[in-house]
Amino acid sequence: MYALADCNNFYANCERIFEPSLTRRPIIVLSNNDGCVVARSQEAKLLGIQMGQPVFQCRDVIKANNIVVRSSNYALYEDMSRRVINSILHYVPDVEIYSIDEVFCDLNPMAGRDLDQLCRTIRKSVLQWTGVPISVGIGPTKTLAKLANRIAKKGSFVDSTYSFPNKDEDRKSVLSSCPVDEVWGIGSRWSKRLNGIGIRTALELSLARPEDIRRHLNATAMQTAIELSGIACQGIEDGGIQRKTLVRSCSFGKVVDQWWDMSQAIASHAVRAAEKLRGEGGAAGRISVFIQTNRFREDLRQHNASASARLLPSTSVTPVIVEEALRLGRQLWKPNYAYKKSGVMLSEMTFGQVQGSLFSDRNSEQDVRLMQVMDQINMKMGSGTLYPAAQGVDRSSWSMRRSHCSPRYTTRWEELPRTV
DNA sequence: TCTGGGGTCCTAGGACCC
DNA sequence: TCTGGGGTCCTAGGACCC
Repeated sequence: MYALADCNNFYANCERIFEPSLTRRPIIVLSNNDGCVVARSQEAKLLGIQMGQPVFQCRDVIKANNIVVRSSNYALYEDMSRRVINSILHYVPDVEIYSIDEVFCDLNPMAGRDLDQLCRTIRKSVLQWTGVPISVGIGPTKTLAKLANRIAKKGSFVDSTYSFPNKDEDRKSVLSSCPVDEVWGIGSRWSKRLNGIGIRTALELSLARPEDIRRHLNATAMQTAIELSGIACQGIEDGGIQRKTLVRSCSFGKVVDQWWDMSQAIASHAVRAAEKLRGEGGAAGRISVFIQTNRFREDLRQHNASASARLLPSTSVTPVIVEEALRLGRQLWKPNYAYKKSGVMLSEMTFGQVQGSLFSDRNSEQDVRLMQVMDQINMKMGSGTLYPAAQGVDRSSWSMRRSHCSPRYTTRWEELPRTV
């Protein structure tokens, strides 16, 4: 048995915890650059604000309903996420952190216990210890736990916890009332294709011949269909899984048409990516850089390009990665285009021991020590205290807009919440 | 005027090998 | 008229997720 614990309207509720006056008010949280709506409180959902909607399209609704608008504050959300996970770990040791607001729990070691009761206790404790409300779905496979979670969120169940039924007729009735596009792993394209072959509900998908699903879609969809029928194909993936790619990218607050600005942005992405990778103990064997113009401006000339290069030896050393990123970026850059976005991707990772190189002219021991000092200073004094000059000092001409950001209540001393 | 960022997996097709 | 069989590796693109 598996449980999926999912935070309700996570970003919106994080904003509320430290600002109780926002309780019951409609809240939306915006993407980087304050561009799109990426999270909504229940009240905002009821007002018809859509996920992913560009914010300029709902200006009128926001104004008319006095909706609270926040820029995304990942320093806060990530720290709250960590607290929620730690609270769950208090009860269940085997978990898989699926996203910033979702955790799968392996309940198999708890066989024989009242799982419903256990999950309700977890829910209460998380709320009490962190202030974050969660919903819990329980099922014999991860796909069914996910579906149960969806039902828990919709209905009014005790402590927002719902267990997928055992009895065959109940099971069938739940599955038949679930449209196939609400199944985890079936998106809009695939649900259209499934509709085309007469499959409209989760029940119909669970009864289909697996080979047919594989033929019409692919092996992943086949697995989803099998999981719907109650046979588990995927277990809990513990923390041993190591990432394969790492991307840092951002669209610009203003149009960028000078290499000087673009180079600072690329260097900044490279710095952030390298820092993140070092934090995970990894090294990258390949780096890619991409630059893009604004795809929505059909009236402007478009230029989207990317380039990549091997890193030999694999590395997470900031100066090496910045230098290579700038070299690639310079190759891509063309004057007289209005650029909107750039990014750096690291891939072909190794973790632990890194293969050295006979031909490198860098002193790797010195590099490691330099990075340690830099990371320690930035950890202690705040990130960005020490940074390469290539990032630039005045970044106002390209950095993102964040006009409505709440304080980093839990990770900065000077931004602690105050009581009167 | 304004339109996010960060991931995973699978498949088909091309290039190459003997 | 007729043009093999079997394999690996890489990449781009498409689908999905939050």
